[in-house]
Amino acid sequence: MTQSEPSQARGRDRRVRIRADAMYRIHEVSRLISTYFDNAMAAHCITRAQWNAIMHVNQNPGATQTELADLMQMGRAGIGKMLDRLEQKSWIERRPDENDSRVRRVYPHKDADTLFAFMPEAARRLYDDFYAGMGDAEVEQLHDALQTMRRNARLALGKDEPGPANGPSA
Amino acid sequence: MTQSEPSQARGRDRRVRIRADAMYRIHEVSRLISTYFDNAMAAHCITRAQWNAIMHVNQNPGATQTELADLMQMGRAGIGKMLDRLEQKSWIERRPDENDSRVRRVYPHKDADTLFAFMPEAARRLYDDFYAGMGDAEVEQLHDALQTMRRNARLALGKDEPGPANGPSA
DNA sequence: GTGTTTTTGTATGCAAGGATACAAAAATAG
DNA sequence: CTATTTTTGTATCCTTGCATACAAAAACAC
Repeated sequence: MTQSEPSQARGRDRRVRIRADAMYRIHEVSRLISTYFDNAMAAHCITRAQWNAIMHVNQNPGATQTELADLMQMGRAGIGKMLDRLEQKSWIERRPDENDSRVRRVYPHKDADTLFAFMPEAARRLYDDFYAGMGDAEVEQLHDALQTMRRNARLALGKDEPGPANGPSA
Repeated sequence: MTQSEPSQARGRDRRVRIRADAMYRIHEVSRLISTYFDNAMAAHCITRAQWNAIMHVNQNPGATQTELADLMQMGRAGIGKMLDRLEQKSWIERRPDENDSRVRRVYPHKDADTLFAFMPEAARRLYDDFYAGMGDAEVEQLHDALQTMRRNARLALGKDEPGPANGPSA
């Protein structure tokens, strides 16, 4: 039986290896995207993280910082500092809530219009580079897998099942 | 024409949205994995990034820091600081090269054996949480998509086509 | 041989974001 | 109406990692 089990064992090893490897690659590819994006956009002084945040603000105008933190799955402190940077660049503005003086509601600033004039197309070009060689079906499978993992993470971290997790779409 | 194309237009929008959304989710899920991993391993004082680095050292004993940086797709400075932390915790050790006095070759420290006693299984449990609801085929598709994107990134960033990108397998 | 270029690792500064602790304000208990 | 609890945003510190600039050493001129 020296011959009967090794292929199963190899199959088991392979499964473990692929699962661990995919997990690591998410981290690696995420960094590579940021590096590439930040370099390409250096002339416009905008980073991937900042663009993501602006997109979320733009799609949820008037949201509170806590709501944005939940949408982007990050902590309030991190959001606060990010919004500080965006506010300083006049890409967003924070207005106090009328009824609740703790709350600062976040809106896109009109100076960000120049961003929206070129960023969507520029970002799409960068994205296309990363999806080179992948068909629509493969990208959609990737998308679905990541949505599943996001949902698993929210459950594991003890957050209730949220809505359909609307993310930025440009 | 206002009526003849809408389903195509919707299809185009959907395609753009999914591509952008998947790109964002990589970033988001990567953070969620780190957060979850770091919390779960807080008692053992090891982070996801540190575990990844140790795995690479363990699978490439005697590698130079530059070689490790290339394997992990990161800069030499970042690797250097990470190795500083791992060295301080006695998980790796750096030995000078005999022929090239610039080079410091990196080896796993035997004190890391305790890590290897429990980490692979613990990490695998965490990974399983994130893959909940996904079959082997889906994980493998995810893995392949990420490999493609890694390759695309290397090409776009001007690095030559490397070997089969052996990553950590536990 | 000496002079230039490349390579290796480090020091410094920054952005991103998690953990924690906090003050102010709101909600809730009693 | 007061006392406790919860919520919102901020301040502080830490890890991760990129960019840049650097010194030392090697490799390659010639």
